[in-house]
Amino acid sequence: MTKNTSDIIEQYLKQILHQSSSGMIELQRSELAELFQCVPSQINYVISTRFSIDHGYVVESKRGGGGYIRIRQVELGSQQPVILMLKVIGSNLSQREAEAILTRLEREGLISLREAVMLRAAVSRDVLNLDLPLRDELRARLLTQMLVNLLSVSDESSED
Amino acid sequence: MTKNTSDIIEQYLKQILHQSSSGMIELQRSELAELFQCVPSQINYVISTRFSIDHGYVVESKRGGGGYIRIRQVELGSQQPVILMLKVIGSNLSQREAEAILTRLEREGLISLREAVMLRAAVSRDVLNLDLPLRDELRARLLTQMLVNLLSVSDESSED
DNA sequence: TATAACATAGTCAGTGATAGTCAAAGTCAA
DNA sequence: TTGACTTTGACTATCACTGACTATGTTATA
Repeated sequence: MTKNTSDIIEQYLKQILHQSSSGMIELQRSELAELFQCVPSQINYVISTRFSIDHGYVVESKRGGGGYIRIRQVELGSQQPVILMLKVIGSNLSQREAEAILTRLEREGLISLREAVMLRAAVSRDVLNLDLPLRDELRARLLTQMLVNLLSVSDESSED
Repeated sequence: MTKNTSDIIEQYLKQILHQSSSGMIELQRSELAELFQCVPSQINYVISTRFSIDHGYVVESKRGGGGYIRIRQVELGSQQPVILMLKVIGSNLSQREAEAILTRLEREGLISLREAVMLRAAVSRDVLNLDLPLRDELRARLLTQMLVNLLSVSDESSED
């Protein structure tokens, strides 16, 4: 039952996140560190090990005066296929593989034509003109992060 | 939502700009500084970081007695936004500039929320983790190509 | 009219306030 | 003992804020 500090911080964050009506919490790193008597960087550790996208969380932050760390829980439900795609992508990705993924996402109606066109441009080797294997790594990061961020825009209509 | 002074000033200016029938506001730097209890030069900071031409604002000013700062919002319109954006982007682009452009395109309804979110991910320095100046060059190529392809697909209404 | 005095706004480099990274050291259970 | 996980802190990156100095107008005065 003796939990370590990271576990306790994790539990605390999940609790206040659960209580929050907006499904989002905003905190200050140093404040939280003070509260739990740890160094600020441990907050980063907790976030990266327990609040990753794999766990269903999206984390944003801002530095400087008035800075913050914002944690949001994203619903995976209907968009699950995208998550599966992310697993397929891994840490490096060829152009051919990328296009296969995009074709499939488009066919399944998970991305629009415009989005597909845009993503194809992003993964093309002409745009990403770095040497291998750097290029394939960058392509994987790019596609992953673009799709991950898409998850955080719940499938409501795409305009406000 | 602990906002800093610059965010508050930004919000204030956007509000009165939105309320203004002429689509233009005129203010006195020292007055505004007094209102928000900051030094006058912070007004310049707010303007340069949040009301740049990339953001779609034109700022004019006059010094001396009766001096002023005038802020106007300008629209890209639908004539040739792609061409205009390309000019703005150039061959290298900072993350800040990129985000300004995306904010503007979204505001003007030329890209959807979903598209904006993906584009923001693509231009983030975390995804594009190369050393400068390579990163800024890649960012420019990437955004250029994505926008060219995206904005060429004329049909904006791509609902899912 | 010329010019001095005054009234603005602009610039920039420095300081302060946050958050992020990374590798080394520590801890603990198998 | 070893390997995975946790904790730490020095160093870095980014954004916000400040104030001294500069530039450019207007107005009063000689």
